[in-house]
Amino acid sequence: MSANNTLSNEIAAELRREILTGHYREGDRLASERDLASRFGASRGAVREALSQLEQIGLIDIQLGGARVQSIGQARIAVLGPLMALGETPDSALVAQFLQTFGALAALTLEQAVSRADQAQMNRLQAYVVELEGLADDFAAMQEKWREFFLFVRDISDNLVVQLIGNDLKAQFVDQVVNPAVRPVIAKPVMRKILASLKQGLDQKDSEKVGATVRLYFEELSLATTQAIGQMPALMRQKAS
Amino acid sequence: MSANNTLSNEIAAELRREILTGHYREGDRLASERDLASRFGASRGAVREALSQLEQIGLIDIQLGGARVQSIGQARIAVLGPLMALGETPDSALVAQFLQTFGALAALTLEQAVSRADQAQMNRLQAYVVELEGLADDFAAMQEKWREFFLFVRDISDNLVVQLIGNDLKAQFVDQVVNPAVRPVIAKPVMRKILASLKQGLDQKDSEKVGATVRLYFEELSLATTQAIGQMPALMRQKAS
DNA sequence: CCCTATATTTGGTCCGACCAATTTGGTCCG
DNA sequence: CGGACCAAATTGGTCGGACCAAATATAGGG
Repeated sequence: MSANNTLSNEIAAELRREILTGHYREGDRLASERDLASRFGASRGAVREALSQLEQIGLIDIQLGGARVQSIGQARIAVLGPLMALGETPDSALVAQFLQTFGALAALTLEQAVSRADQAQMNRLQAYVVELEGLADDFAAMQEKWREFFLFVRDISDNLVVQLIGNDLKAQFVDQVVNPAVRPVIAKPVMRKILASLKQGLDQKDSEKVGATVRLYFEELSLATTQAIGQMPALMRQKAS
Repeated sequence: MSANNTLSNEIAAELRREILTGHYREGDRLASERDLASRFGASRGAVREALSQLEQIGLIDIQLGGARVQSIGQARIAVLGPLMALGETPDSALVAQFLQTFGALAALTLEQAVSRADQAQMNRLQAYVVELEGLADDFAAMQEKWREFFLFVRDISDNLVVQLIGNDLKAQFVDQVVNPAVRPVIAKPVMRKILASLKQGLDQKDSEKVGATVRLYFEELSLATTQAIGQMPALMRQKAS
């Protein structure tokens, strides 16, 4: 299913799946490396590399006596992708949390970007908003434009911490959960209001205002996405018939 | 230096250090596993496990022709700890970004917590603020109380995404950069104002207000910490004499 | 100088082995 | 019966050598 070409990755994916679907309880000992090797028909080396992956994402704790399964709540971000990829339909609650989190970080970077941007950069930011206003009809184009906008914001803000978290989230969300079918729709008046507020905030170099606006945007996006996911099964059923 | 007991971890730490300190340029090929093995006097297996770690944190990209060094900007959160642990003095800019980011996420969770808290939980939240107000003199006790507060907030908000990011950040920040010498000081009037605003926001169940207050708190904390770090070298010099 | 065929290198995997630390199981004693 | 103690089996960490397929480097021919 979810596997890179290498065997150790496949083993890691399978064990990860088992853990995430509750085949083990917290604190349970995993089978020994030798047992796992024989179970998967693999060498101990391959199993060890797989277990090393699971340890790094905080799903297991490898010690001398054996590897123990840890609580998902103590894991690292890297489990989110596999976690969301479990079912055929993405967990809407998780996706909503994801977008809200992304929004909080995007708002932070924009605030910092506005605080430290020079005039040319401010002009470019404002130009982006104008471009966005012209794309209200084209969902895909607007999505792409937002992406460009936030990449530019990221460069201005120069916040490595948020950038790295963004890398992680992107790896979990964008790259793993490919759901081209989900097309969140934000009502045009709402979007218009958001963009107007954003433009106004930029004009005034009001970092607090642009931050609040971005948080609002992602809040709306989260709601719209949740709704879109809720309608997905119907579409898929229709498609299957 | 920075090493767990196992050999592969030591190798990983050393290679990580070399990459983070700029011994390679982006796209450079790392030495082959066999060469690295002979260089470190280790087996290929140990080297492979080390490289696997570096690949998972996004510092290198292992492919059939060889492993290539990637830009730090494309790495994962897990590089932050080692990155900050490079020098003896924490990079104040990075620490500031760290705290601001943490603040943005804490604000988000508190907003969500306030939105979904029942009466008993609201009471408990308000009780925390009262306790905090009584600890204005004791830095360590207040720190600990804040921690408790946000753990409680996290439980109420039930936001797995933020929780996992928090785990990651904690592993990078708290566990790696142990700096008991840094004691950020927030002026009492400011702190009093923050707590008052927080209490008021909770009374009104105003999620936006409590969020803004938390962001403000971490902004102040970030400033205070930056200042505290700036004064650290002097203290260390004094201590060394 | 470009293109192709060949030789070398490289990562992925396997096997068997050893070590030190832990876990386990049983035994003995109070 | 319960707890402390000891020996055997288990377990993770490491090593060395080996093989394969794919990718790279090299030499050769047009």
